[in-house]
Amino acid sequence: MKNQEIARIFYQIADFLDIQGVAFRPNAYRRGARIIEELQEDVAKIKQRGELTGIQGIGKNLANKIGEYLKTGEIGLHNRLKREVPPGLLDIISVPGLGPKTAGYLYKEKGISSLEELEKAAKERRLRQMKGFGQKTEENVLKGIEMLKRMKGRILLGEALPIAQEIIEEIESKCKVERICVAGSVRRMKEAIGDIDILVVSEDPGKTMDVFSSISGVQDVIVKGRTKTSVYLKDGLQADLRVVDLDSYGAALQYFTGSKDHNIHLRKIAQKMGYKVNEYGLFEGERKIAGETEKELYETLEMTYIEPELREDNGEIEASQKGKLPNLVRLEDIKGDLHVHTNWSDGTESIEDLAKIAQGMGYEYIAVADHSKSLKVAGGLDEDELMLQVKEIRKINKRIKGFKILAGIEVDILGNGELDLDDSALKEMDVVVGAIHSKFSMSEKEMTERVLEAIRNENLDILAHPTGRLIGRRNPYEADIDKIMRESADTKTALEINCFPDRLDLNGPNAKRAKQMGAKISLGTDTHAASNLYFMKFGVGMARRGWLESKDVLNTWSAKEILDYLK
DNA sequence: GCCGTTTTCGGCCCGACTGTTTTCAGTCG
Repeated sequence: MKNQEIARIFYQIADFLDIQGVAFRPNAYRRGARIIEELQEDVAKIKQRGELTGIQGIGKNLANKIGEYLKTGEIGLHNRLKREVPPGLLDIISVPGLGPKTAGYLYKEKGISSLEELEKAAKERRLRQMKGFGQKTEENVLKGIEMLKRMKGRILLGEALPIAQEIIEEIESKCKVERICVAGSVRRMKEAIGDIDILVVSEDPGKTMDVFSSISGVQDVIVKGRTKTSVYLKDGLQADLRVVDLDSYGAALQYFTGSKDHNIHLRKIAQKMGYKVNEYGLFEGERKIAGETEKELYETLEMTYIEPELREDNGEIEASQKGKLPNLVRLEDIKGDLHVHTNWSDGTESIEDLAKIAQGMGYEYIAVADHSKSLKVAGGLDEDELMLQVKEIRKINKRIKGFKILAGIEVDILGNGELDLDDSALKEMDVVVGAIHSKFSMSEKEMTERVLEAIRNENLDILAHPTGRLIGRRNPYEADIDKIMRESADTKTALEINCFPDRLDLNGPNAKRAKQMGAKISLGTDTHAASNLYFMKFGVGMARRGWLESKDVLNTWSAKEILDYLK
C-alpha cells in the first residue's frame, strides 16, 4: 500500500511551497499528508470506490494528485518543485530555528542549498555576516545540526513515557509544584513521539524553570522564558516545560495535549460560537468563561469530555457533540495478560514466579505462550515438551489460590498457513496464540491466504501481532488486513494488541477497524522478563486510541468467559 | 488547496520566545 509514500511526498510538496513563499497551500498539503499517513485502509481502495474527496481535508485537487501517483508512481507538481527548489533546502528547514523563509534567503542570496554547505558556512563564521544572522544564530545552527545527526526521528512511547516520569519526579523532588502533568503526544499515548511536553502549576515559575533546565538529563537549553522552557536531553530528544496559573490549567492541558488537528477543529467551533480559545482559557470577548479544567472547556463548547487518546480529529469531536463517545477501556479493567513467555523457551522467569508477580499486580490469570519448535533460536517447544509444560502448569494451578495460569502456546504460522504443532497437541491447550515469525516478504495475496488459513484452524484462538510491523524498523507485511479482520470475527479468533513497545500491533486505528469488523481484541505483553508485564499500559493505550470499550477486550473478562468465547 | 447551520468567495488557530532589531519577522508548537 502506497499511503506512506504519498504522505511523504505531500509533506515535501508542503515544504517546497513554503520555501517558495506560497501561502495556505502548504498547510493544505500538510493536512492531507497527516490524514493519509493515519489512514489504515489502502488509499488505492478508497480511490476505487471514489470516496477520496469524502474525507475531510482531501479535496478534488489532492484526490487527483493521489490518483496520479497511483497511476504513474510520481506526482508532476512534486517533480517540478524538485527542479525549482534544491531538495537540500528541506534538510535546512529541519534545523531547529531555521524555517522556509531563512532557507529561501540562504539559497537565493547566498547559494547555500545543502546541510553540508550550511555547516561549512557556519564553521567558517560566514553566516554571521548575513542579513538577519548574528553570532548566536550561527552557534545555534551548529548545535541544531549536531542534534539532527544524533537524533534520528521519533522515539518509542515505551522510552518516552519513563523519561517523562523521571523528569516529573525530579522536578517534584526539587521544588514545590501544585500540579504537574505530561501533555503532548505522550499523554495521547501515541506509539512514537517527537518530544516530551510537561505542564506545571507553580507558585514560583522562575525557580521551576531553573530546576527544569538543570535536571540531570539536560544537554542544552534551547529557549528559556517566563512561561516556557525547552531543552535538549542528552539523547537529542527535546523536552518542553510550560508553567501556567491554576485557573488556566485545564485550558493549557487541553492546548498542549493536542493534537494539532484536534485543537484547530475545536477552535473553529469556538469561533463559530463567538468564543476564542487559547492556552489560558475560553473567552467571550474579554471575559474568561472556562479554563480551570478540560471538562469545563469541552462542556462550554457543548460537547462531552474527550479522553486524550481520542484527540486526533478522527470523528471524536462530532461523536462528542452527539454524546456518542465510547466508554474507553481502562488499565484497571484488565484482569490478566494473555501472552507471556517463561524460561521454558526464551523468557527469563519460571512459570510460577511469573504467575506470582502477575497475581501481585492484581491479575486473575495469565496465559503462558512460549514459542513452538520451528523457532529454534528462541528455544521453541515441540509437542512432547509442550505436554510436559501443560502438566507442570496444571500442577502449579493446584498450589496457587485465586489465580489461574492458562496453558497456552505461541505457535508459529508456517509459510503455507499451517501451524507448527500437531492439532492433537493444540487441542489440549487452553489458549493457542498464532504468530508469524518468518517469510515476511510474501506477496499480499500469498500472505493473506497464509494468515486466513491459520485463522480457519479451529484450534487457533488469538492472532498475535497481526501486522508484523516493528515501529521505525519494519513495515507491516503486505496483507489484506480487512479480510483478516473479517475472518477473525467470523471464526471468533481474537486479534492481539501486542503491548511490546516496538510492536504495539495492532495500533489504535487498526484496533478501531477490527472492532468495526466485529473482531475481539486480546492484550498480550509478550513478556520475556517480569518487568515487561508493565507494558500492558501501552497496549491499553492503543486500545483506547482504537475507541475500544471493556466489552471489546478479552482481558477485561474472567478466565472462564474467555475460554467460553474461544471455544 | 480546502471548506461552508452567516459564505461557492474569502477566509484559513493563536500566542511565546529569540535574535537582531530600534519595533518585529521568523520559528515553533
